[in-house]
Amino acid sequence: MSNADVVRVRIAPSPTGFFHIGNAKTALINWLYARKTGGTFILRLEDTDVERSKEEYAGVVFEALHWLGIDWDEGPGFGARAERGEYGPYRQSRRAETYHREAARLIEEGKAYKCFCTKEELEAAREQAAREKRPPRYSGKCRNLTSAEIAARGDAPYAIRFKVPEGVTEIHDLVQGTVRTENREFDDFVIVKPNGDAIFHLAVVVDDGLMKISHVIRGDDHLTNATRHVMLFKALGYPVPKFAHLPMVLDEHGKKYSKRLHGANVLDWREDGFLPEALVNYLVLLGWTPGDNRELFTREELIELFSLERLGQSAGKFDVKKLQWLNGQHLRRLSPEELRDRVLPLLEKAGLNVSAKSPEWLAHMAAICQEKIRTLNEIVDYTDFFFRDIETYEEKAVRKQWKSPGAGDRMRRVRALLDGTGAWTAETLRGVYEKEVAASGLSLGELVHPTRLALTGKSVGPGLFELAELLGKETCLARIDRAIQYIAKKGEVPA
RNA sequence: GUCCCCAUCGUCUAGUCCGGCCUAGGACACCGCUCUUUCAAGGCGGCGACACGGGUUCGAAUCCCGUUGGGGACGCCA
Repeated sequence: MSNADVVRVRIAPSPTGFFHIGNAKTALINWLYARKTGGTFILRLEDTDVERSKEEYAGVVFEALHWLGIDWDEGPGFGARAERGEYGPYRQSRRAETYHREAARLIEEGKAYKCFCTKEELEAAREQAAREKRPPRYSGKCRNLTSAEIAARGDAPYAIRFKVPEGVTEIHDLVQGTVRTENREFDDFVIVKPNGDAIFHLAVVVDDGLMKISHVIRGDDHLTNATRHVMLFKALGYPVPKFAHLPMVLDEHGKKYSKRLHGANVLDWREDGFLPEALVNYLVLLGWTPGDNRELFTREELIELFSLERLGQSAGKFDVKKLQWLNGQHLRRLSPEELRDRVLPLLEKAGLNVSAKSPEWLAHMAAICQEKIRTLNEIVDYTDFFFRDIETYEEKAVRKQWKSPGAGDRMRRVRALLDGTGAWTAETLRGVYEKEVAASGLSLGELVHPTRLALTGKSVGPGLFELAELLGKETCLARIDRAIQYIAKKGEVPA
């Protein structure tokens, strides 16, 4: 593989204490491409805006990426050593010198210039333009200052502006196709603030250039910026990387996915009991297909099948329903042990004492819920009765199962059946119930539902026989007794 | 306001590059039916789209132009 073929891709989030769902998609596509091609995936923190970047926020980025199962080869976040890779530092806040050096070089080469215009002047000009319905562009006032004029300013503060060259700039976007723009559509934009901080445009280009990024894969909100960036790449003498601008993730109404919306933060989905592999699967599907009709993928399959060519070019609305379905599918593919391990923290968080149960028992419990739940969080409602006594019975179910004449007798019959059951397994219990159905003329449901209510206090849950087996004979009988008392106390409606 | 990008069922999409195989396929959702101890899952079926208008062509979802709609950029934010 020649040097030109080496794939080096990156994501460059700004640590704001928040990892946006759109960032996650971008990260995923970059990562997939790197893993597919044997390339390098780089994490770089765009923390130049000191106001919004706090050190602990970097941890949020790491956490989100870890949760998604996206690992990076170069960048910060490698424990005590902090950074890994030969192109660091990987935080823009530590690259100020590099930006200054490159900006100075541009000035020397006549490709950038000092601008002494004040914030107020620029503000006024912008308002003026808005009033006259003109595009708000910098006038170029300081573009041709002579060295004498510059010297005359003394140590007045100045910004550095890029001198946009004449001509046309083309970008050959791998997703959007060729985009051709007249350079005159751009004004001379600022690349360094008067306080010395590099502006985003300079920083990304210098970083991407020096870090030898081969493909810039990012959201298509940067498509217009890409033209600016190409001009900068050329001015700085760096090879121009390939570009791929991905369509954005919109909310369910087709609007920009606002940070305020639940779900905008990747970790919201963890909170809601979704599996990272399901979210990953969903996010990839939002803008990519393998071409056949498959849509359920493991991480490995995704890497295997992924290609930049099959990326779509239109924005996609986020559809929670589909995510839920995918989540259910992935949930069912876990082993009982995996499911148990993922669900245990949730049970503990819900205040259930799981420590008394063996790992095997808990895996068994997970297994009988596996076909029933869609999200991890649902496990709590499906299993809480295993860990604590029943305090209340679901009201609606009580009306339906226990208010009819003969309900008490029926529960006494159930008690006798259970008491007489020898081998306490789901299978024998099922046999006992089926036999009773045949003998009594009742339907299975007429026996099962009241029993479920007595054992769990609810009308929904895992299969009755499976749950009864796990609950144990003793507990089951005690709960039936309690139900019989409950029914008696409330009084049956006489026939 | 200027420039840029996008446009197939409610949603995600296949098909578009290389026009005919498309009376437009799949999935989610929804609605029936079925299975069934609930829930869920499963099986079967149904509803449902080429944004609009012009061209080019024997023939257009596919190519061209325009309109409309959506998104983005135009910051001494990233």
